[in-house]
Amino acid sequence: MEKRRDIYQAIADPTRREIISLIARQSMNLNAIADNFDASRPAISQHIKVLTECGLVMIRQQGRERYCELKIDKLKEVTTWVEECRKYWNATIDSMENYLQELQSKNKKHGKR
Amino acid sequence: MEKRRDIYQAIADPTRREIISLIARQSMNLNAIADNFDASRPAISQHIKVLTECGLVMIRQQGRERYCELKIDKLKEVTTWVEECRKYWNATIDSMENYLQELQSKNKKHGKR
DNA sequence: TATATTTGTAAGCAAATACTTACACAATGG
DNA sequence: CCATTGTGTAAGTATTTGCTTACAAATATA
Repeated sequence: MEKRRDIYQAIADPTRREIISLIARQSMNLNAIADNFDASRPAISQHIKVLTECGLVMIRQQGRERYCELKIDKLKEVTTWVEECRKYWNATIDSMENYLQELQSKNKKHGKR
Repeated sequence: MEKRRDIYQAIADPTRREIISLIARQSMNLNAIADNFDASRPAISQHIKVLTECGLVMIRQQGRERYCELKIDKLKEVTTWVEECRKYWNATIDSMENYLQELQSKNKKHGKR
């Protein structure tokens, strides 16, 4: 569980998505979260670590408990990317025009390697 | 490169996100896509396979070329999930109320394992 | 103070991922 | 028909991932 730490990789795991859904409703401490899953407590702890490291979750220590708060705005990064794609997509006015562009590109060469 | 095939795992890889961005602008055949990356042609082919298998890309055969078309609506699944999370989040009226709910939950027990 | 609770983290491991090179094969074009 | 082009796929490999068990440490409580 090393290296890459971005939001996309964070939400790729179904367990982590469930954790996000859970703490979206209400901040919870680690054991309370782990109670909702079959995986061991350390496994959940590691998932929380991933979420924390990419800024999706913030820990608020309270005595010996650590409450996990979802930083919902971090998810905006994802929707922004999707909207960006959709914007480009819409720029190709309709599929017929799109088709014509392809015919044009067929006449171009691409040499690689 | 096996097993899990969902949209979240598909967009977790940065190269695949770039591919999606590319073909959002215009459908391209595989070699044209591969020209945009340092990775080998088979590597890109495998990425395309992942994208196809989760419904993000549709292949349109044209002679010996295979045009990759982005199925943009498939990305809606992601934004829907994010919006769902945000909805729950908004349900917790403000952070003070959220804080009080946590204090309550502290008094509940959870026993696991 | 002794004990229980809440959590982090290391070590070990099986599976998944992402690449590469090599080879196969169908469609095109001379 | 033969060489070229566009692409799929297998085999091999180094990393990354996700999980488990075991142990450490800090806070709370009887």
